[in-house]
Formats: sequence, C-alpha cells, structure tokens
Amino acid sequence: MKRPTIKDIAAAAGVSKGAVSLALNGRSGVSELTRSRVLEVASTLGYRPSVTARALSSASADAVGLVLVRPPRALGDEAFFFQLIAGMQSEMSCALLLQVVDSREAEIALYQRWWAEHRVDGVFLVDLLVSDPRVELMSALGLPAVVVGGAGHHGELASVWADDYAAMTSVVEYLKSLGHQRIARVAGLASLLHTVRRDAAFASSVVDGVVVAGDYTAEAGARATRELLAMDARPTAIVYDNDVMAVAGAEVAASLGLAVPAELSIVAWDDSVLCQHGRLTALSRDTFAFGARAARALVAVIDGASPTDVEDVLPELVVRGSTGPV
Amino acid sequence: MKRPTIKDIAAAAGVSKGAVSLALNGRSGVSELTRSRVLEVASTLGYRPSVTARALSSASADAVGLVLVRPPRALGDEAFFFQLIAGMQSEMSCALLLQVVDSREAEIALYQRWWAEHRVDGVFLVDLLVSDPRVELMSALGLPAVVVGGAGHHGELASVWADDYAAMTSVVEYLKSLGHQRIARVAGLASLLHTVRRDAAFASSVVDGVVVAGDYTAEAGARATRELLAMDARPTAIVYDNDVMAVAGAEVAASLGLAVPAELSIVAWDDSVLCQHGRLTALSRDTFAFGARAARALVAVIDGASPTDVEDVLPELVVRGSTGPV
DNA sequence: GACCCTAGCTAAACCGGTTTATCTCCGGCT
DNA sequence: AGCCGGAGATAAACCGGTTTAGCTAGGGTC
Repeated sequence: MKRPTIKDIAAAAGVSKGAVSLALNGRSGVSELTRSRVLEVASTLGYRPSVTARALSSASADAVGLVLVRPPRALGDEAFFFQLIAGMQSEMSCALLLQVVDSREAEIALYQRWWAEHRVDGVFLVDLLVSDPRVELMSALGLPAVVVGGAGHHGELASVWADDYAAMTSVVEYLKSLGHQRIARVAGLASLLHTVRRDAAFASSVVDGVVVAGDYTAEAGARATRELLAMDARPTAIVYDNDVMAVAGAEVAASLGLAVPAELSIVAWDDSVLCQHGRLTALSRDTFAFGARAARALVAVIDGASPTDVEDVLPELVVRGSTGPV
Repeated sequence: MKRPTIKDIAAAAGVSKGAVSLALNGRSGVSELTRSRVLEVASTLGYRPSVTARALSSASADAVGLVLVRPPRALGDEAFFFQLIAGMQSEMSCALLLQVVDSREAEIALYQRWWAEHRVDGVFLVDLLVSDPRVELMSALGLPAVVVGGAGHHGELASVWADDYAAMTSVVEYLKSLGHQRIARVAGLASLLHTVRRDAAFASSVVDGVVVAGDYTAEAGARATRELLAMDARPTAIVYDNDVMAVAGAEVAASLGLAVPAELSIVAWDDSVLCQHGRLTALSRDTFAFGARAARALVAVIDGASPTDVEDVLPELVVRGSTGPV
C-alpha cells in the first residue's frame, strides 16, 4: 500500500508541489480557486502530510517528550505519573514520546538526543532536583520546556506547580488544631526540590518534629514507621510523603496494636484509591488536571508564548478516618 | 546552538556525504582507514544522526506506538497499563509513542496516520476485540504489530498472550474444591476478546453460575455485587474481572454485614497493591514481564523475524484472606 | 507606450540523511 | 600491451515536505 504524497496531489490537481504546499497550509500565494481544488483533491486522495518530512524542514515534530528516571519495575505502582500522563494527553493533540531511563545522565543525554534529532517540539521536566542541570540545558538548547511540580520559578522556563510549602503548613496546622505536638514526617527523596520545600515548611511550623527519610516504597514507609514508633517519646501523628508509604505505615501501626487515629494519626500526601480504601486522611490534588495544565503550558510555549508560571490550586486535605484528636 | 550534520563531518574528514553514511553504518564501500577517520571526526564533533531525516529515506523511525482507547480520566486508576508500559520500556531501546484517544475510530485513524507519517516502526495492539478490524489493517498496511493479551493467534500478526481460559478454569476448580457451587462472575467489557474467553471457560466449568457485566470501574463492581447479593439464591463466591471491581465488591459485602470469606468468597483477576492491601485472593500475573515479552516480540518482528505466538505463563492464584470453604 | 506593481504560479534549492550510478585507479591475467 | 574486475570513492538522485527566487500576465500611472 502506498500513501499519496504532495507530488501526487500536485499532479492530480495540475499544479506544482509548491502551490500545493501553500494551499494546504492556508498561506497566501495561491488563488482561492486553486486552493479549493487542491484541498478537494487532497481529501479525495486521503492525503496525510508526513510529519517526518515536515520536521526535516525544521518545522514541527508534532510530539512532546517526557523522560522518567526510575527503576522500571517501581514505576507501575506510582499511579501519580500515570494520572499525570493521562491528564497531559487530554490537552494535547500531538503524541507523547515517553521513555524510562535509569539514571540522570541517561535522561540528560536523551533530552539532548531528542533535540538533536528533531524528535520533539518540547519536553516536560519532572522530579526537579535542587539545582537541576536540566534547566540550564533547555535554555542552552532552546528547547521549549515546562517544569512540572517544581515549586517555583526556574530560569527562563515555564513552570507549573503546587505550593508544597503552604500545603505542608496547612497539614501541620490541622494536626496542631487537633492537639498534636509531637509530629513526625516520613520524607521522600532528599534530592528532589519539593522534598526540600516540604522539609522547610515542616521545620518552621512544627515545634517538636522529627523527619525520617524514605524513598516512596512500601518498605521504606514501614521501616520509617517502625523507627518512629520505637522512639521514647513517640510521635502522635505522622505525615507521609506519598500514599504507598502511608498505607504501609498504617499497617505497621496496626500490627503493633496501635489504634488509628486514637493513638496515632496518619496523613498521606497524594490521594489515591489506596487512601480511599484504607480510609486515610490525605492531601488530595487533582493530578489529572495538573497534567492537563502542564500540557497547556507546554503547548503555549511551543506556540511561541513567553514562558509563564502557573500555580496550581492548593492541594485539599481530605479528612478520613486516620486522623483525630490526641 | 547548531548540531553537526553529515555534511559537516564530510567536510571535516575531507570525504563525501555518501562515504560518511557508508562509514557510519558499517557498510562496505569505504576503506578501513577512511572509516576510522570518519568515526573519529564524528565522535569529536558529537554527531548524532537525525532520525527524522533517516526515516524519510524509508529507514527506521526508532519508535513504536501504543494507542489506548479510554476516557483519559479512567486511565489513571488502571495500574495494569502502566505496569505493561513500564515492562515494554525495559526491553526497548527506542521510544514509545503513546496516545490516548476516545474512540475506536480515532484509534484506527491514528494507526493509519502514524504509518503514513513514518512515525513508528511498529505498534502494540491491546484490548483486542472479538473480530478486531485492526488485525486486518496491520496486514494491509504492512505495519509490524504485536497483539498483546489477545488470547490466541491473529491473522498474520505476532501475539503474546496468557491463557485466560485455563486460568478461569483453575479459579473455578479452586472454588469448587472449597465446596462452592453457586459461583458468580462480574465480567469486563463484553466486546473484548478476553472477556469472551473467560465467559466461555466460566460457563463450561461452573454448573450453577451467573454472570453480570461490568466495565472495570469501582461503581460497576459495587452495583454488580449488590445485584448478585440481592438474589434469592445468592452466590457463595464471586470472581471479578479486575482488582478495582473486586475491592469495591468486598466493600459492598462488608457494608451488608456479610463476612468474607465465611459467607462470601472473593477472587480478583489481576493482582495489585489494592488486592495486597485488601487481602484479596487474586489471580496474579507479572504484567511487567508480560510487557517486556511483548516488546521483545515486537522488536523481533520489526527486525524481520516471522511473527510468532508467545504464550505467557499461566497467571498464578495468590490465595489471601478473601477465599475459604463455604 | 513605457514603466512599475502585484497576484499567482512554477522551478529549484534545501532539510539530512540513504542509495544508486558512475568514475578512477590499480592489480592480475592472457 | 591489452583487457577485465574490483575496491574505493564521488556525484547525484531521492525521500516528502517547505521556502525562496524568478517568471508571467494583467492592471494602474504618468
């Protein structure tokens, strides 16, 4: 099976290749009569322009890129990213080029390669590091990019984020209002910018707080929880940096015979089916809408808009059965 | 910033474009001396071939495609697909072009477009329908494709699947061995091939069975469960077609005051964190490995291997707290 | 009538590769 | 010496578009 090309249309319509190109792209230089004839021929022939060829003439690649740095196995449990991707898709007419790599170096190399190969019109940057080399890279390459969830402004790039600082503060205030004093936090990866933000907010609003590092896995959540509950003055409330760790923590508490929320209050960051089912109080944000917003921002930048920062609505605390007065 | 092209290398090495192409692709026609000089120049210049340009000359697009037909919102909860995608990625050196569309027609149009645009070297076909038009389409287009989870052989296409029939039979046999007679099934979408397979297996191994249709959502699972439990001779065991519906069903049972597993046994198809946490007996398959296997099959077909069928290992029944004797 | 403009179109170059036809040179064979 | 063959390289065509330079015809100006 052979696809019709611009040449076929030119021949069928009795005009030149150039005229067809002008007509199809709605540009001036051809008469309305010719344009309509070309369009008609194109549609009867079922013509579809080849992005490949078009991209070659330094036009659009009709795709945007997303690189995830993860051990592939771990990815499947992180509903967050899938929600995010689904949301992005909802606002994009173009395709998403997705690749999972296992190191930051590979990620950078891949972005460079995609750029060099004219494969993408722009990219999303997720999991922003404290001083992330990617920000510089994008500027240097001139590759349109949107920082997703990077809490704040980043160089010349557009940014879409939620205020982790305010959110953490509101969680702590909520717990304090219930009478909690000894509040603990099971944090995420320390290299990530939002972890630092949450750390800062936590430190400044909690008087008697302790932070344990985690890595978003159930094992880390369980281990951190055991550690916290074994302390002399054990905390009366724990805030987890994601849902998986929170659920694991809840199970540890149950296995130790601790009543939730009577003896221990639990809050999860990021809501999910897991939290809903486990009846955990969670900081809920609409990840799907967040992804959609990021996609809109990227499309705008690609279309030549000057990069802007979009602050997402503050995550909302959904109170379920896992939090209560001391 | 400007990236080096094959022309720059040719100039720097003092040879022609053609020679550079031959040298870089390890083909004969250039002396070893020239080849090594070209390679050296290329590496010092940081040369990266443009897939775009290469694809134009009807070579590889260095990407494979996957189209999902879903309401985007619903996608985020389906860990299955994300696991699958993660697994695919683990075995592919090329990128995955992912797009979510909302109708079967759009899906077909997209496959055709990707083919016409030389965007992908091959595609995955998921959610196979009973007599799926895509199978014909791929053959007609000559686009390498692998049917994923399509239970059996499909025209000229390679296929990677698990034996749903045998799996369903084993689940039913297990329940029968516990003494269950009235067994119900909450099925998935009737248009999907694997639903039909499971239906057939269920019908032939259960004597006194009843099937209710669902659509994989929690709501459908709850509704179906209520319906089943309201029957005169209510079932003593229910097999759900996915984890989300099973968990919802378990909650309905709990809300009706029915003890699980004493009064009702529950089995979920597809294991997940949700099942683990809800302590549901589940039919577990390694979706990640499944995706990896599918990717290997697609890579092989793209490389010119003749399409083969790969049967995945039988899903394993992980018995947890939700099943027991009548 | 000479001149200039512009609309409307074509031919051709270009993007960055691959591939084919062609050309040159050199060695081996009769 | 004359012929053939093959290795090694180059020029040029090609893929399917975009873009630019250039050509032509028609209309307005003076």
